[in-house]
Amino acid sequence: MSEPAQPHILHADLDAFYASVEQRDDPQLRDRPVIVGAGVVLSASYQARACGVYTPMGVNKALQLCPDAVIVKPHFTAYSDASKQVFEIFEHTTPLVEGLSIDEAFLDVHGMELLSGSSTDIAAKLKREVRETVGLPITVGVARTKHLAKVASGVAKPDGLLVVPLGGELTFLHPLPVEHLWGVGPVTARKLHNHGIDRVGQIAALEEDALVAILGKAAAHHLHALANNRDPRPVHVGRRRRSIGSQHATGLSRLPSAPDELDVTIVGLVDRVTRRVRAARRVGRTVVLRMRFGDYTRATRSHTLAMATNETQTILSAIRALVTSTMPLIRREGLTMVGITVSNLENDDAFQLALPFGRRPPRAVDAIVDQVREKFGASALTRASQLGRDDGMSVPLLPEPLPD
DNA sequence: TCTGGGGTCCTAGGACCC
DNA sequence: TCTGGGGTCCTAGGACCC
Repeated sequence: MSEPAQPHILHADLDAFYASVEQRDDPQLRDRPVIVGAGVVLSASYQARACGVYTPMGVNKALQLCPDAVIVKPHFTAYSDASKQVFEIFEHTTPLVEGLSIDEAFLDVHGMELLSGSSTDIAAKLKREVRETVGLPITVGVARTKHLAKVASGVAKPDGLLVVPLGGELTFLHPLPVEHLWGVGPVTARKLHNHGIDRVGQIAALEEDALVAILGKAAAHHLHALANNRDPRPVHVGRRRRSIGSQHATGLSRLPSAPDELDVTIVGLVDRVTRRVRAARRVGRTVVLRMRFGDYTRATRSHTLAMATNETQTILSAIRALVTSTMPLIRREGLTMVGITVSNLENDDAFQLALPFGRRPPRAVDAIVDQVREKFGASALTRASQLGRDDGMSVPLLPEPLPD
């Protein structure tokens, strides 16, 4: 592959996504400070950010800073619909799209000059299409590497387009505060500041070993490469999720720690998560119980099963065992959040049986079962029995595995 | 700055196996 | 019975992202 003559990676990022959708859907909210919140700020319009509001600030605090702000409850289906529309525009711009979240993606437009013009033209057209078709502002950064494209969009926000020309990359990158690097959060930034390092250029000028002493091996290696604009990661189409989870937080108040009351919450979470795992046609092997306590400390407990599953009962049993063994800690500290995650996800390659159970005489079901066993073997039936129906509860097709 | 809900990746120790 | 090295898996915690 030849070296591109122009930067070819786009990072496209919708501006203040949730708040922008609300402003689009309610003309009265336009040009006003808008806060999408449910206890905490999920998204703040740029008018609200001007008062110093950001996520995940408490809504009360945000109202103190910004008394004129309008608080809106989130409308997740509207956000999901808007996201789908925007991603359709992405896919129609180039087949090489890597989604990062509901509101941002990388696009690789390498080799599209003849068809679509320069990457700057493509980015401008993309912005226009998103604005005209979906009615939302979007910022696009264009650069030779994913990391730099992401940094560029961050600098250009809101409603911006910033192209980092080939050869001008370090001139753009090095004066920026270290916080602009993708992967530098509050903890890493503080460590760097403690050593007098405030700008990206200072990281780049450092020997990697000196950085290792401050940040540890992996983080140092990673950030040293990024600061020198070394980022070979390609735009990766079709990345799959590695975990699916759900959690429930109560703010300042405590969740009930009586086992059967807590169990109601647990059952609800397991039901929600296993439905999503089944809908994604995945199975997971590791279940994780996540907790946050009254003093904001956290803990996790996990268990890895012998076989990947998406069956509600199996995952519920594993989670209940984790809860039981953690009960002393839970009682002592008081829970303010509980969550569960299914990870180690694999494809669910068991085939699906569409059996309209209730309408068929048992003998007809038996006949189908016999056919399946003949064709695919008894183990296929065992797996099929673990698949859930859409209503969420598993169907015991057979009470137990058939003998071989 | 007092923290929602969804994720990713890395580290480090211990168990276990060869 | 003692000893060593290498590799993988599991668990728990932590930093970071939107």
